[in-house]
Amino acid sequence: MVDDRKLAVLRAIVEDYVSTNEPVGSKALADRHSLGVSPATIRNDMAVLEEQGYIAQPHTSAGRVPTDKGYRLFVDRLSQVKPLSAPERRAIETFLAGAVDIDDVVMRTVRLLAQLTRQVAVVQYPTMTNSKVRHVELVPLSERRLMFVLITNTGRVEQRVVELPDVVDENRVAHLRATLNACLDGCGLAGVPDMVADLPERLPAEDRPLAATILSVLLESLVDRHDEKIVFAGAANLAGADFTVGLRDVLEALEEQVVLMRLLGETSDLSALTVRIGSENPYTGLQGTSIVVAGYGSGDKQLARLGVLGPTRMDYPVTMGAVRAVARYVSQILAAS
Amino acid sequence: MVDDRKLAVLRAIVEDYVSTNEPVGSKALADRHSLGVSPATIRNDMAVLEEQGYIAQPHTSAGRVPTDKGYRLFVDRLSQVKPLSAPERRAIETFLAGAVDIDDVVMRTVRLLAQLTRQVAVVQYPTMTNSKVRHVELVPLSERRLMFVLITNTGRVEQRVVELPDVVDENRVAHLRATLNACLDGCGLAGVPDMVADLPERLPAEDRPLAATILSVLLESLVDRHDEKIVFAGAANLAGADFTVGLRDVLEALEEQVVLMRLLGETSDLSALTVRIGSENPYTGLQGTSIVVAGYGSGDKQLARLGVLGPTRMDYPVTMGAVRAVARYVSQILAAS
DNA sequence: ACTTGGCACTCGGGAACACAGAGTGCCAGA
DNA sequence: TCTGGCACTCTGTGTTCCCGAGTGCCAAGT
Repeated sequence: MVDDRKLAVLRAIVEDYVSTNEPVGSKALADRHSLGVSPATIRNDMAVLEEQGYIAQPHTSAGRVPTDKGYRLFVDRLSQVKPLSAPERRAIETFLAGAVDIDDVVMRTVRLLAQLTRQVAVVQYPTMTNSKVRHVELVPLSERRLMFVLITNTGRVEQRVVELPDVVDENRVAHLRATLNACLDGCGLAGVPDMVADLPERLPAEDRPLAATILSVLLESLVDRHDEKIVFAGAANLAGADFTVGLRDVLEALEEQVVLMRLLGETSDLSALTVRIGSENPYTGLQGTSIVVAGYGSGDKQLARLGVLGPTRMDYPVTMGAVRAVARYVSQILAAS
Repeated sequence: MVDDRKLAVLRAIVEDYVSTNEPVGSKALADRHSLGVSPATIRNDMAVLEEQGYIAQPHTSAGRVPTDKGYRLFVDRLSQVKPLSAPERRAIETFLAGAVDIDDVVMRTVRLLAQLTRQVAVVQYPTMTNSKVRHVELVPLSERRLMFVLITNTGRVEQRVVELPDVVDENRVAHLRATLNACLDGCGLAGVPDMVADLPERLPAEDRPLAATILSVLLESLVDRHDEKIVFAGAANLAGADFTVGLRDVLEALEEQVVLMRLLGETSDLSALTVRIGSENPYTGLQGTSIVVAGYGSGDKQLARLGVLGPTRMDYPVTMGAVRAVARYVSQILAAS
């Protein structure tokens, strides 16, 4: 029952509503788009579309507004991801290329994405679970304290201060460091617990308490950060767009790691763009907002996700294009480093 | 010309306005506070206070509202910092004590402060300039790349990936690492450039290119981070308070490191609380907001600053109490680690 | 079987208006 | 110097009214 013209009408409604932020009526539609039919015909189509739940009117005798279902159809079947312009691509490339470390990469990425889309950008730190141990370092800080540093091949650094049970001398530490590195080098983080399980037994008895202490910290640091850090930027862009739902809720959600986590995390397909629209969203405070998410990572392994969050009334083709492009460039940068 | 009763009136106006967010009139004042005089008398006093610029009326025949100058007088002479309650103190202590590393300390601090004051909290990372080198680590990543890690006594870790001019073997790296550590251990960061200036000359000729490369990265990492990182939390709290100035400007300022830097940085006295009210503020986007800043750091050395930002119409005694308390506890935590 | 023009109907939003209430300034008296 | 009284001046709110955009339906045309 959805013939081509009705779809064209829906597309026109979405496009007009996105650009004007006002309910769009049949006459305006006939004027702005060359649909080749009269307003009356459009009215009939709109009545059908409304009955099917793709559009709605805020009140009787006002124009129509797309529903979440309408946006969904638009995204799935009526729109094409819009590639970025050449200057934009160049700007992204040079901006990201200047990053000095992983923190810098993430920070630049999130800012870039926020500025590009004029919305709120969200970036998840590369997951450690998929990465490998590059080096373990033990740095004595004082007699009874040392710093434990774990460096991964994604450039991530985990650090912990460890309180030691006894005074230990430098040599033992050096020995343990060598043993740890020999044991773990190149090992995937997921495999670390297995690799170190029998380590204390392979050491001389006097080293075991030290080893046990450090290992417990090591293991703890692995699970601790299993819930990954997420940063956002561009909150100022929310101030312009007026939300149906309070913007306080949105800001709260943004500062709640757990919510963000679920937002980014619950996407089945990592290699493609995921769009979640309004009420499709798991979190009640984020009705009225949509998110566009893409996975990124070096090679074909997806390390983490990034995306933007904005009002359901957003320009999906452009936003999706920006997210996809940024995800690709970040992947490149990470692969190169 | 400011006798005691007029000051009492001003204090009452500030307190009432802060709690009700509505211009306060003479009658309401006489009712709510036992000033022992009639509304008419209060009116006279208010006329004087207005003439002197401490209060203003939004429009003719409305109640009075404190001006920035009025808040200033209130903060300087009419209010006392309000200590936190015992439960609050305990909550702070246990919450901060759970931090595992410096990132965690900062994150917990900023969230705590935001929740405590129900406003936007801002925390500057501990300055490296005042801290000392604890350890330098060079970790080979591949044949022509190594990771350079600098650990300070404040628990801060700086990392950079260094591209090497030639293939270098492990031994040279180890030697250079030892030399660097011998040279820099315990050295204040400010003194690092001097200490390493003649280092290449003291090395065998074949090590010099390597050393030069690494040193340039080392020096760069020092100046790079001289503008310190600042984080904030509690943006959602802005949504409640309605600003005279657009909240978009405030959000923008919060995401602009440079602005935050100046906001926290331009305080003369580090050991006491600094309050900057409304127009005293350097940044035009932040008219209508006040900030309360305190320095923190281990021992008597101030490492950095933290504070909260909110509408000029804030509860200064409580806010100041919270900021001061948190600054102290963070200092303790840092001193202990 | 669609499409189209016409037409009556509906509702939201803005303008005009009146009004109550809170607050002020001033003055005369204690 | 303080106080009560009084006239005045605002803002905010509620009411009413009207315009216009937009709709739904119907009958006529292709």
